[in-house]
Amino acid sequence: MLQRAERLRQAGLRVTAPRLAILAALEADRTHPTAEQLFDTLRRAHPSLSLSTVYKTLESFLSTGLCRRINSDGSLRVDGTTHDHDHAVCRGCGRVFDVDRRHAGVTEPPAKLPHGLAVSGFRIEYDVICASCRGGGGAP
Amino acid sequence: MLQRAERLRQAGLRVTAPRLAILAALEADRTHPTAEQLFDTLRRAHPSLSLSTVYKTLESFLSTGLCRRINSDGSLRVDGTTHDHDHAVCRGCGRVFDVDRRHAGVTEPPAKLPHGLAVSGFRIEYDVICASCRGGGGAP
DNA sequence: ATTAGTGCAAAAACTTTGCAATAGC
DNA sequence: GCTATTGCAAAGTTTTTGCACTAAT
Repeated sequence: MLQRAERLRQAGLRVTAPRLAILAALEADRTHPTAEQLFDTLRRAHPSLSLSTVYKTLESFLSTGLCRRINSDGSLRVDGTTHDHDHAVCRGCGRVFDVDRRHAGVTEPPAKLPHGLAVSGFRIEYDVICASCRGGGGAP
Repeated sequence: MLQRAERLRQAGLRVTAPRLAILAALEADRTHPTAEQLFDTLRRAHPSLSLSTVYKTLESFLSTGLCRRINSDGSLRVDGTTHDHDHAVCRGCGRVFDVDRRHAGVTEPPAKLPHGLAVSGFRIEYDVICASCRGGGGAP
């Protein structure tokens, strides 16, 4: 894995403290946090960080491929892991779990789809009920 | 296909003018509209309809399975077709296209995933570039 | 020196809520 | 008649924007 500063440079972004912090948080936090959750986590160590910067930074990460967007609900949730994997969204509590791609039964998408759609990638979202929601409990 | 009124009754919902109108609009509009787009379409024929009612109605349709939620961006987008199919999201213009499930190469999800996740369904989202975006053009 | 990036505050966009009036059952 | 649903207006949430300041190259 490249150094974080180097990953930012390769993406054409300047290396700044907020970006390094957000990149580190995304690596450490595998719960697919929202912008606000990231902000709350980071503000302790970076009191001057603003939510606006988190949004702007995530936007630049998204557009340069440094992270992926997850759309399990209406909020901006991001996933710092860019390798192929899928997501399972619990219909009970809304939590998002990572699922290894090899559970999918497919590895390659069709290169083309009807209507002249050129495919560059795909992802699968599973509807699940997680163990704690099934076991009588509700949201965590 | 059942009559719309009957579908509402089967879902345990009262049959009202706004609901019939929204259900009809969802059948006719295969562009995966947002709540606001539906509202704009419907207000011509139903001047008294309010956006709030559209939201409330979509919520009731979603929770009774009369439509599905699509999360291609931050807005509430719905899909009136509930049979198994997937979506292709154009990275250029953001439009969402329907993709028949048989293009996927899988038909059944694994019944279980690690961490005790019980799977009830899945869907695939393809990253695509549509014909008009590829042909030099940008957003429509 | 240049210009991208930050942080603040204000605005915009989107969604939900409370409630009185209305309409379905 | 009882109760779900509607429509309005108001509030809540989330995201974007403008701009002066700061810091990376």
